[in-house]
Amino acid sequence: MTGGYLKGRIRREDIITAAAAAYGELGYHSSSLREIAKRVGITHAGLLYYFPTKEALLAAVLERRDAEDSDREQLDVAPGLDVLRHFVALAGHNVRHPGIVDLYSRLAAEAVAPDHPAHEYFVRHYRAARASIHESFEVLAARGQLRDGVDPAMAALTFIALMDGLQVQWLTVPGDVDLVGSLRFALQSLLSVPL
Amino acid sequence: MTGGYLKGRIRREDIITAAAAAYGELGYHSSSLREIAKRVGITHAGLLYYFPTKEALLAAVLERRDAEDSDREQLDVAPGLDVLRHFVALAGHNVRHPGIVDLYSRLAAEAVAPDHPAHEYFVRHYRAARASIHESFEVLAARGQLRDGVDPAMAALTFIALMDGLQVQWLTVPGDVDLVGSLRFALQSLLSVPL
DNA sequence: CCTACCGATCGGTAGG
DNA sequence: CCTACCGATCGGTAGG
Repeated sequence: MTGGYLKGRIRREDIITAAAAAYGELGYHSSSLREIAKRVGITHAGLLYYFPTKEALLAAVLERRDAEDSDREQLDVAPGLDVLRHFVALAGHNVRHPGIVDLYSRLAAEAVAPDHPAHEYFVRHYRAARASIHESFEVLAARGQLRDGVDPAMAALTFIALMDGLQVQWLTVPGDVDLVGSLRFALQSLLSVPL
Repeated sequence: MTGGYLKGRIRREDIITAAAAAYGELGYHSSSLREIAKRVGITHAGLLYYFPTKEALLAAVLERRDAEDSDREQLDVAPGLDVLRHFVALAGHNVRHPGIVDLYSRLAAEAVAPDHPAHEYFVRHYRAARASIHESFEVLAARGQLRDGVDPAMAALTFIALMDGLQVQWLTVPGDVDLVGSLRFALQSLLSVPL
């Protein structure tokens, strides 16, 4: 008798997928429950049977993104050059999955507002990303693989900012931006060894 | 009898100012005409007497920003190190005027959507900014002021992306980001001479 | 510039 | 899960 539960779980996943796509295309505020429900083939009242409020659905989308990220980092790389290569590879993955970039960029921009329901999520996200990359740059510095005068903390901060900025520019003028090449270039200019 | 015209022009300016602030805080789509009108002390129907549609008001906001930028570049700097210093100074200015950063970041993110009314504006904006900075990096390269292996085109693209990304991160976690210091750091890592 | 209005859309609820 | 509904809000118009 778990059939009902299974079907419900699948439906929930479908709704989260549709919501993530809508948030990427339209932003969170402009994605109505009716629009998301239509993509799944139900009514907006039906959607509210699975997620009690609009914010609860957003929370579910962010939770799934975190879970996916955790999965990917399970095969976790030791701090150092490999982490940087990992991020370049991630950029390559993103180029083939623009929906992920859309979702992240649109939400990040909306969420600068302190009262946006995803604000705290992004505050945590930035801190975690910065800490992780900072650690790698510290390791590189200790090994003498960083160019002279490169401060690990600054390098981490600017590296993340660069990724985010490149993504927005790439979404706006796709033909003008080589996401992977630019990232590799910027990274290389911080290192004293080939990436 | 130009009094009437003058009052109208001042009113128009006030509306544009209020709209720019609202766009920065709420984004374009979430800034209702009623909200903007209230900040000016009129009704939304009164606002529509000055600007016939919501999009016309957005266009006016963008036009004024361009005009202000042109003014600032009137005292125009020759391509080279001075242009880079100019951008660092601009970042310093922005830190003291977060409203400008808000407006720009929020609109840029919304406008990745091709059907956003500010989309074409940002396409042009990115191209122009890139061309201008590219030129400076070319000049620096010719003078041997660029580090070995630094490609002027890539440097221009990543420099703009970095500024944009830093701004979003600064808006989200202001205490964690040194806008000016980070920019100076990133710039210095591209140069073979002190900035 | 305002009052008064329009049709459309929104998130959420009742009740099944 | 749906139908039917609610109050609120939206951009825009009529008519002055």
